[in-house]
Amino acid sequence: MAESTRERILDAALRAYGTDGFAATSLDALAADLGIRKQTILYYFPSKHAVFEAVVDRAASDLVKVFEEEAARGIDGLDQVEAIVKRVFRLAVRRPQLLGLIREVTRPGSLSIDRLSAHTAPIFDRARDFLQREMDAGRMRPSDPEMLLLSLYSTVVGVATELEVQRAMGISDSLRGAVARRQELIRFLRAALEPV
Amino acid sequence: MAESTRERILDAALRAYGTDGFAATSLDALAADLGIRKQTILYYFPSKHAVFEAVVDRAASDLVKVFEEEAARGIDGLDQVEAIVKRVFRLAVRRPQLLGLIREVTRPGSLSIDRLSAHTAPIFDRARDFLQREMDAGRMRPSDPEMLLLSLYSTVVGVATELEVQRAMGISDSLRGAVARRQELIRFLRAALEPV
DNA sequence: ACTTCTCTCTACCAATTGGTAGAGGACCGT
DNA sequence: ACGGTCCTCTACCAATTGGTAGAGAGAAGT
Repeated sequence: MAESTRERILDAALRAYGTDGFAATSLDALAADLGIRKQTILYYFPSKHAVFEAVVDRAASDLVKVFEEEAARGIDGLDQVEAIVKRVFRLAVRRPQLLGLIREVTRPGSLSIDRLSAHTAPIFDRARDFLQREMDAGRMRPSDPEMLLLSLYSTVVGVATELEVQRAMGISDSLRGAVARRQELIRFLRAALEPV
Repeated sequence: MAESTRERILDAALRAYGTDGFAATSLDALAADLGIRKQTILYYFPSKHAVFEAVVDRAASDLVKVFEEEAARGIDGLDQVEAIVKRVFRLAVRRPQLLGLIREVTRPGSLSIDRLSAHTAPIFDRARDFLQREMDAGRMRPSDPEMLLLSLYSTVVGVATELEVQRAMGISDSLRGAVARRQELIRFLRAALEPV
């Protein structure tokens, strides 16, 4: 069976919101992209903002699922970090708008930030505990795990999503470029995290 | 003398565009914030987008000036990196919307990215050369300077601007929090960059 | 007194915005 | 054949959007 209308709307909305942003994407534009009328969108969702929230919910579960799967494998130390970074990167290459949406939600003026946090809080907690454990075990350079987590988050999301900055720096944005970026990022993170 | 109307418009526009974004800020809202009519704004700037470009230009020069000043002092190695990070952080604390605007311009769907690059390209080049020089001199872990620059950029801008993510992680966003964040960031970067 | 220039305003506009009301078709079980 | 539910549509709306035209106030120069 073909994809349901509701799913198609969410797909198109993720693309649009993750690229141009929420405010810059009208319901009419979204509908035109799908070849339907905006009233059809408003049949499935009570308002424009409700579409956004549904997109955020779905994107958040997708991300959380990736983390859960990777954490379930129970790898140790920097290999665990590397495995997660690789998966986030794969996600970012396949669906760049997904992390773009996260950036949209986490902007200062945004609503729905609480909606996202509700999903991600558990994995943040788990990540913090993981870092603390690894430090205690001497497999990672000791530091404040919360701050370290923030640095890791910023670095990974930035390198994965800042395509325009890369263009401005003259870095290739081909698939091969993405692999090179990932490799360099992992080396960077390993150097930052390795115990002395 | 009081600040000119034109400057006041640019100030308010930076605040609004850097927080809520370009699309989400109407000329009417901007004018209301200033206690004037939007036609006054359109007297100084031919269009809404022209306001944005002027804001980008000013923000870019401010940023470039910071780098020029810091680079002119000719410090070596990681101390130079630390000095620049500190200054960027000071800027981010005093005028958070400035880096917020950069994030807005560098989003995938954005126009005006070329306008920003035109300003920043020289300092990117200089930064790349600096990293290369330091690596050659053995004062920095060798790696691809372009990729390293991207990692550095992502980490610094992320840690400085992702206030909502920090809130979601439960990190304090007080001034003291900013200092702690900066310290941890610098330790993180030093660890990542130090030669083996 | 005169014009000229600078600035901010009122008045207005066509287009687009998110959203409502409700018609009508397709498919369902009865 | 019939009522009901699901879905997509046309028609419409008030509010807001970016932008135009031009009036009028004030200061400055002549």
